[in-house]
Amino acid sequence: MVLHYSLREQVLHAIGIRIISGELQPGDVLPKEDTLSKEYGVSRTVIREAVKGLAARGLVESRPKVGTIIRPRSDWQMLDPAVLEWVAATEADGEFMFHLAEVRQAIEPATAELAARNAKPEDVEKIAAAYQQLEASIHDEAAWALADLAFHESIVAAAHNEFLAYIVRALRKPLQSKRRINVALLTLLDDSMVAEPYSSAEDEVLSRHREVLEAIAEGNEMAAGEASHRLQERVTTLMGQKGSV
Amino acid sequence: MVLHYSLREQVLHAIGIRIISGELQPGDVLPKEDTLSKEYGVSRTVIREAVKGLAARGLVESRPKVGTIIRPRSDWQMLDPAVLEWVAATEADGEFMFHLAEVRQAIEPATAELAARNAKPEDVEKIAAAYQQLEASIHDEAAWALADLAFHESIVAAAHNEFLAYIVRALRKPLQSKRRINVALLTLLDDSMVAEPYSSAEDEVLSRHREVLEAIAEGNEMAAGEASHRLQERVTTLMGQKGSV
DNA sequence: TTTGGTTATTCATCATACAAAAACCATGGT
DNA sequence: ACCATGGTTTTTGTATGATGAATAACCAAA
Repeated sequence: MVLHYSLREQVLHAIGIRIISGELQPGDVLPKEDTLSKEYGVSRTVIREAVKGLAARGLVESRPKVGTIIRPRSDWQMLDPAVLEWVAATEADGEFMFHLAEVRQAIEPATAELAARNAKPEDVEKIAAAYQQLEASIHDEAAWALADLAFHESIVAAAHNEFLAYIVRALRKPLQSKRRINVALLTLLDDSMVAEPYSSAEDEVLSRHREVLEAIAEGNEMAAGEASHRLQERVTTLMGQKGSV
Repeated sequence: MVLHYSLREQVLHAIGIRIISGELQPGDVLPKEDTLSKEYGVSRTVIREAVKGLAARGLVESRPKVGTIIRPRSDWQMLDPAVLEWVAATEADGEFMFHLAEVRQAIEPATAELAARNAKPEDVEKIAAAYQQLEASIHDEAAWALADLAFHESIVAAAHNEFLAYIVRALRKPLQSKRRINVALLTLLDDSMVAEPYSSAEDEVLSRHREVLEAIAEGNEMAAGEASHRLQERVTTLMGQKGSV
């Protein structure tokens, strides 16, 4: 299967990487449109539309006579999917994932708290349904991942705050690619190096999920936040045992 | 002074508003480029670059033959400055500010916690310096606003997490426009309707700031988070007394 | 040295043409 | 009647060349 990107997307990606990798630094000016046009072998139209894509993400700013300038890193739209991808691709160390995990650690408990405050009966029903799915698929890795997603998504929906929802979703994609790695490691190493039996660990994660559900159903904000925090801690610990990041 | 927007920006804004206001709904297709071109009286080039701006923000997706389709709200880049502006402009109720405030309530204490964990000596120095400014400008509204900004910004920097920093900065602009309104109300109504004397209220806010500073300097994460939370509560309460939102 | 106008450069916009992709439709076979 | 197939049409994608507008830099005059 060949994914085909438009010329515009290819150029956008190429220049985006050049900026985020640090090859082009804030304050620097991009080569002028005519030059880029020749450099990438595409029309000036394509260059312009690509640069507009960079501008929309806060990476650059164009002005007549002066050119297109790289904006300071503080102006970049760090949660934009494209920017995240470029940052992920150019960060050599594990800082990227680590920082994202820190944000999630702050956001998820807050989301659970809000869900406890704002959830309507039908919201709680959906969370409960997702939890049932979770219970049912405790030994089916693929089904578990799906149910886990549904569980967290239903909590986000119950919080009734689209900005929190946006942040959670923005974090999800890059973070779950890490999760896949960890699940793979988990499967590979099996129980041998794990302090506690795998199934009991899974059971514990499940009970953490239930605590979150119950706290939200009761409308107990503080308990929901704490339960969510413990759930995250548990998952992180399980992953940490395998030595990944 | 007349701020002049490029044609591209004007069209981008116009269509952006049409989408976010709900006039054009997810799943709908935008009129084709030729039509839009005539509709807005600009060249197809301008239309295309504007649509690319919408696409970069996750509002639409273009495909040959089928046209440009409005994407589901869950795909929108809600923290993008332009999107925030459009949402703010079209939300009739106060939900917008309220939801942003909820996010800040989650993010700021987390940022303070991280600052307590990660701050280097020079970071603490900067926070302390900003606090001194705050103390010095307790009766100068303009100076206070500036020092307050520096104080929070120095904490964000001390957290050493550019994603949290991004979120905090994204929230700042829309939220502080609200703050201006409240400061204005505060000044207008003076002390008459306020439960406690203005100056003592200011003193208390100042001491809340100091608590945050001290906790971070000590590297006490939990205390920093709680102090930051109390600080926010205090400010919110002060504003609430004036009956605004 | 300062001021004010001039020039040159770069992005902004326009108009037109053609290419590519994909939904649509008509046609022919089963 | 239905389905596969291939051409038709529509819409976005890309290319090109010309002109407009903004402004940084330069230069000349006071």
